[in-house]
Amino acid sequence: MDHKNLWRETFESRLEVPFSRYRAMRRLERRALTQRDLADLLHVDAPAASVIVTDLVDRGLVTRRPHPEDGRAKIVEITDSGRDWMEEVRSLPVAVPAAVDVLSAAERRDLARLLAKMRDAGTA
Amino acid sequence: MDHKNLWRETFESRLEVPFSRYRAMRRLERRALTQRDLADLLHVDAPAASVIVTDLVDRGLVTRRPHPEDGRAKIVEITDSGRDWMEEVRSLPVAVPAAVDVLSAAERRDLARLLAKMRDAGTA
DNA sequence: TACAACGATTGTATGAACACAACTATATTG
DNA sequence: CAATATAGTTGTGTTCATACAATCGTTGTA
Repeated sequence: MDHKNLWRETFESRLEVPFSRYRAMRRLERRALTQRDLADLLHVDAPAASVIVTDLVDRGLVTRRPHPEDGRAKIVEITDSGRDWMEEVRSLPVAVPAAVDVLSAAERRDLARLLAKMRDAGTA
Repeated sequence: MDHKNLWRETFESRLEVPFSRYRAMRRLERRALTQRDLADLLHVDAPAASVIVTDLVDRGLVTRRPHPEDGRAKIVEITDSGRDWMEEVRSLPVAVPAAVDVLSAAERRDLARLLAKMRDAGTA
């Protein structure tokens, strides 16, 4: 956010991939989606989703194929490379925000637990 | 996040002020700074800081005056309007991320406490 | 079957956040 | 004092995230 948060910053500078692509990948690793559904989940319009998907296809992270029942729609699905890439992204060491220093070890554990719980439940 | 995170989004759409301006204001409400110091704190270069400060001056949120001892430097200080604006910004209702729903009431309280502790200690 | 709605694509435009270069004016220092 | 470093300004350019318009082909419907 810009600014950009630490994670996003780590991300773009280290992976050379715009953050919007990662947002899309997070959705796609859960399940294959039409571009329309992807657009809705990302809260962007269809053109934006189209651009993102084209980019991800070019990077080999997803495939785009016709929808078997609806000739207008395309199905976007993550590839093995895409899953590997997500692994890699997740393994990036991220700087811990300095603010965490004010917490005790126990508090830090609590915080980690709460955040993990939200993350794991997350549709987000 | 960006997307933009919820806070930032609320921010730019509701306040009509770029997020970078708010980042600068957060520093300036603590103490008056030279533009050089502001630039360093924000991790941007001098030109960027100059543009931000000019904008904040135009909005009446800060003043820029010559440094009494260093003829090159300018001191940027928050105005009363600036403080009022920060109040207003802070009073904006921000949508709670859906992920919080998975926490119990007690966990939510814990989370709030930990976050508040970090915020209040924060240089950030 | 005509026509409206919908999915996707391409093109255009805007705003934000930067970085860098070039320049002015002032400080500092050998 | 001359050379160099520093603070700030202005201008230019880039990248990313968006939105909107126009268009094409497919679907669903009156």
